[in-house]
Amino acid sequence: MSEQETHPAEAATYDVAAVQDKWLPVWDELQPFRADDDSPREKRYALTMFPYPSGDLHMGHAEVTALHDVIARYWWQRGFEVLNPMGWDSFGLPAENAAIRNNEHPATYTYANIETQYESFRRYGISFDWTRRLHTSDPAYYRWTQWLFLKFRERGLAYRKNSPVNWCPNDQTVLANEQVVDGRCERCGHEVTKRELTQWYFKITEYAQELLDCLDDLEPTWPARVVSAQRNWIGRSEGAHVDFAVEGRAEPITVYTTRPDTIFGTTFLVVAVDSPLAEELVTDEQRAAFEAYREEIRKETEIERLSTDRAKTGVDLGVTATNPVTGTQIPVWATDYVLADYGTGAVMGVPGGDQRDWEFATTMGLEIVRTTQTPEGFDGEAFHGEGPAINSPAPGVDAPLDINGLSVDEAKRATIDFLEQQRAGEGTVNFRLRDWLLSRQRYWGVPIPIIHCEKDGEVAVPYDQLPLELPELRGADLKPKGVSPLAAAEEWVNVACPTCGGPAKRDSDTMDTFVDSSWYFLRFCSPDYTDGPFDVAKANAWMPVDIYVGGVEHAVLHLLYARFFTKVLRDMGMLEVGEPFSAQLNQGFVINRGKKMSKSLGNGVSLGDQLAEFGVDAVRLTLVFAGPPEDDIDWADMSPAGSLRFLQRAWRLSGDVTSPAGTSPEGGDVALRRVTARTVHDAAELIEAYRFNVMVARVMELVNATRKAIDSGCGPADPAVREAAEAVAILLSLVAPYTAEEMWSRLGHEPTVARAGWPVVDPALLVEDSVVAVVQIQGKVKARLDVAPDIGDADLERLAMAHPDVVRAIDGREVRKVVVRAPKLVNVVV
RNA sequence: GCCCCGAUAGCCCAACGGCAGAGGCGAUGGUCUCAAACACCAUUCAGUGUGGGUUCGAAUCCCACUCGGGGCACCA
Repeated sequence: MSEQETHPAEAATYDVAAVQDKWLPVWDELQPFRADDDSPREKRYALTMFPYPSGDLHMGHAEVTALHDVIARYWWQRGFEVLNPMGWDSFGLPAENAAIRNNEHPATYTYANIETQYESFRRYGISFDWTRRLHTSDPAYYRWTQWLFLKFRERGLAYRKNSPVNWCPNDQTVLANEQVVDGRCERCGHEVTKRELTQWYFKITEYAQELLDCLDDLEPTWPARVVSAQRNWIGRSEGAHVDFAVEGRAEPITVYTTRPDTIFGTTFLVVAVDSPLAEELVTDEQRAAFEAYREEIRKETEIERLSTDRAKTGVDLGVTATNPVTGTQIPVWATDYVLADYGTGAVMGVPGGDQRDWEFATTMGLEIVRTTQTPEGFDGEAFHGEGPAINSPAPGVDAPLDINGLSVDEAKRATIDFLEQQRAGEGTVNFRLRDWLLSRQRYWGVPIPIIHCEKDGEVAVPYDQLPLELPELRGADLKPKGVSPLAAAEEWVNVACPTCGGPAKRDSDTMDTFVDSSWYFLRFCSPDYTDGPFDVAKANAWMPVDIYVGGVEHAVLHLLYARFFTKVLRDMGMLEVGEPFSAQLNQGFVINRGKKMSKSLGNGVSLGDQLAEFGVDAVRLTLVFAGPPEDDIDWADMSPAGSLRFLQRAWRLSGDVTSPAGTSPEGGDVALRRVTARTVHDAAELIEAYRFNVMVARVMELVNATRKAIDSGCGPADPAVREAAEAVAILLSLVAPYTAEEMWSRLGHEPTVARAGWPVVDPALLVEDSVVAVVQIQGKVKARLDVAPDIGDADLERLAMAHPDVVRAIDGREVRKVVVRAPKLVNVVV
C-alpha cells in the first residue's frame, strides 16, 4: 500500500482540468521556449502561418498548431535552440466590415479578438515564444512595411500603371489576379468585373524565371501540390514573337506564338478586342461595328467570358497584314478569345493547328490550311500533335523558307532562325504570371507612403516621417464608396509636398494585406528592432525557416509573394538566403460527417466545447493521431474519448513506478528495455518524416508493453519500468504536454519535461539477439525459424532445408531455385 | 482538355519488394456493480479499387482503366 501513501490524494481517475490549472502557471513562470539569439546551440526555425484574428480559435487552428508543435518541441528535446514565434495578420476586411456594422474602430474588433486567441493559444499549450509576438496592424510593424515599399520603389519594383483590373463590386476594391478564383472574389464570392484604374504594382514578373527555377530545389521538401500549383501559376512557355507588317503603319503587329512552325498555316490575325492595338488598327469603315462589339463584350462578366464552350465572336478590323514567310495578305480580326494582357495581345490564327482558331475560322468563313501531317485515322478538327510539317510551303509555292518534312521541334527552330535572320521575329519566353496589384480601396491596411503633387508628381514620404499612420476613422466613415475612405479624410489626405512645399495629396489607397505577411517571418527574428525592418545579423542567423506549417490554400498567394520578397531582400544585401522556407508541411482540413464545417450545414464542431469535454491533451492527441498530417480529418470518425482513455493509461504508469527517480536502467528487464529503445529510436525517424500518427501508435505500444511488464512481467520495481515510463513522458511531451508534465512530476522530476532532453538509448538494445526467419515454398510461408541476426545465407539455407515442415512441403519435388535473404527469409522454388 | 495526389478490415489508419496488421475506433463476450456508466481483460473482421506486366516473391515497381481529392485552363 506504499503507493497510496505516496499519492494519497490521487484517485484512480485522472483529473484533466486540475492538471491543466496546475501546470499552466508553472510554464508561464519558466518560459521554457524563449528563443535565445545568442545561444551556442544549433538553431532551428519552426513557423506556423500566423492567423487572421476573426473570433476565437477553431478546429483548424487547433490542428495546424498541434502538428507544428510536435516538430518544435521535438527540436527542443533534441537540443536545438528553437525559434517558434506567433503573431497576428491583423489588417484586413472583416475587421473593417465589423466596424461599419457596429459603428466602431476596426482596431477594437481586431485587438479584442487577438486577446481572445492569445489566451486560447496559451491554454492550448503550444510552445510559442510569446516574447516575440507581433501584429501587422501595429504602427511599429507597418512602419517597416512602408519602408520596404519605398525601397522596392527605388529599385523599380513598385510602380503605378493604368490598366484594366479586377474589381469586386461587393468589397468595393480591386483584387490581385491571385485573389480571383473562377471569376469570383476569393474572399466574398461575388462576381468580379473589370475596371480601368491607375494602381500600384509590385514587379514580381522580374523574378518569374528565378521563382520557377528555385522550385526544383524545393521539390524534395515542399508538398508536391504546392510546387505544381506554383509552376502552373508562373506558367512559363517558350515560343516566338512574329512581326506581321501592316501597310501604312510604321509598326508591325507582333504576335506571340508557341508554334512558330505553323506559320504557313496562318490565315488571319486576331487581336484582343479590349486592347489599345485593336482600337488603333480599326478602319473608319469598320469602327462602328467594332465599337458595338466591344461594348457588348464589356458588359459581360468574367464568369461569362471564361466559359469555355461559348461560340467564337469577332469583328473584321478592315486591315490586312503580311505573313512574313509567305508574303500573303491576311485579314486582321478583333475578338474576345484573345487576352489583352497575355503575350502581345495578338495571335496568329492557325485554324489547322489550334482548336480555338479552327472554331473561329469556321464561324467566320476563313481559310484553313493544315501544316502538320495528321496521323492515320485522325478525324478531329485542329491537330496540335507531333508530325512532319506539310504545306510549308504548299506544293508548287516558292517561299524563302522550306520546313516540309521536319518534326515539330526542328520546324520550330528553323522558323525562328529564319525570322531572326529576316528581323521579322525572335524566339522568346512568356510567363502567365502578372505583376502583383497591391493597391486596395479600403481603410484597414498599410497606407501607401506616397504623396501626389501636381508639380513634382509622385513623391515618397520621407523615411524619417515613417510610419505614416492611419487617420482615426470609424463606423460610417469606412463605408465602401469605390474610393478609399482615406480620400475623404481631408485633414489626413491634404498635405504639403515634401519637395516643393506646395499643396499635394496623399495616396489614399492601402496595401494588400499579403504585403504584410510577405516578411513577418523576418520580423520575428528581431521583433523589437527599431533601426530597420529586421536586424540583418539575426535574420541571417535564424533564416531560412526550417519548417513552415500551414494550409495549402496559400499555395500560390502568400507563398509566392513571400518568396518574391525574400529574393528582393537578398538582392538588397539584407539577406543571405534566396528562399524563405526550406521545408513545408500542409495540414488537411478538419471536416465533420464528410463535409466541410459550415453554419448552413449545421455540422460545426466547437473547439471550445471539445477542449472543455476532453481537455487540451486529448484534443491535440486526437488531431495528431488521426492520420497523415496532410489528410483531411473527419471529426465524426475520431474519438477524443479514446485519446483521453489512452492518456489516462499512460498517466497511470507514472503512479505505478516504485523505483526512485535517478534509478539507473542498467540491469532492468531486457525485453522491456528493448521495446523502449526501439520506440525512442523509431519515434525520432517518424517525426522527421512527419509521420506523427505512427509515432503516437508506437508510444501506445510502449504504454501497453509497460503495463504488461508491471502487471504480469518484471513488476513495478524493475528499473526498466521507470525507464519506459520516463520515455513515455518525454515522447508524450510533444503531443500532450499537460499529461506529460504531470507524469514527469509523479516520476519524481522537476518541471519541465518539455526540456528534459531526448531519451538516450543504448544502441546495443536496438540489436535483437534473435530474429524470426520465414521459410517460403513458392512464396507461401511454410515454416519459421529463430535465428541469430547475423546468420549467413549459407547457414540459413541449410537450417531451412532441414526443417521438417519444409521437407514435407517440398515433398520430394525438384528444387529449382532457393532465394536466401538472411536473416529474414528463404524462398524455395520447386 | 492538361498536370499532380490518393484508394488496405464496419470506420480511422500501419506494413525497407519478403508472414497483409503496429495502433486506435466500433462491435461482441467477460470482470467490476443491486443495476448501469466508467474502467479493465479478451475476442472478432479484409487478401489490399479493376485488369494486365516485371519478379523466386507485389499492398509496395511499371502500364491501362475506374472512382475520389486538388491545381491550371479560350494563356495562343
